[in-house]
Amino acid sequence: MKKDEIRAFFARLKEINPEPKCELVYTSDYTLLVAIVLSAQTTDKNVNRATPALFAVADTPEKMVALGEEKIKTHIRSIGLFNTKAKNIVALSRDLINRFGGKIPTDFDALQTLAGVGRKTANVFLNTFYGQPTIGVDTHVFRLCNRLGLAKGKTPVEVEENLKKALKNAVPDEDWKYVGHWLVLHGRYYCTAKKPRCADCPVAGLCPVAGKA
DNA sequence: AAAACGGGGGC
DNA sequence: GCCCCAGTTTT
Repeated sequence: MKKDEIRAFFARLKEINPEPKCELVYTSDYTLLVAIVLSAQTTDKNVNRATPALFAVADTPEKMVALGEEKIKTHIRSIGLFNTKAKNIVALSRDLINRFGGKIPTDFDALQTLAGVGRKTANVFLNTFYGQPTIGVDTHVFRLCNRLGLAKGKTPVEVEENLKKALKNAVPDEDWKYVGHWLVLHGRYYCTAKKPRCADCPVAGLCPVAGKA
């Protein structure tokens, strides 16, 4: 896509949804990070069903470690991948206490040293909590960008980097904190993996594969 | 590069 | 019943 097409694309998404918010329930940087870790390979709705009760009991690293892996499992069992996630949350919380004074690091690389936090999670956290100019590339964003020709790449990392280049100077700075959500929501509701809803898609006119994906 | 983790929702 | 879900870690 050309720069003016990219501008038109995001302008249209903005028209539909001016200020999309992170749909995960959180009350602090810590609960946001935990919620994102829990959201791997599941949906926001699934995560939100479990986290309010969990965070009511443990909304800090100290309380989470005190709660313990087994109790955490009883809260998050319905989310899926719960054994791994319970273990990761405890390890992550312990690590925050031991290595970061109980505070969440704001450094991209430091974040990724925490259990259960990979590139995508670190990007989404920094973009959502601090509005930093970065995009977490998940399966929705990856599929959408490749189909649309917005930023092609064989791997999510390639798409992420091509996307940042494509968006530079094409999207106003104040919209950076929304573009990730715009892309994810559009991928989820219109540019779905199977049977994309091209007939209803607000930006089908800009898409090279509209109607034939 | 591929496998493992995993319950819930969509079709 | 089968496939996918705001992925990360281990093999």
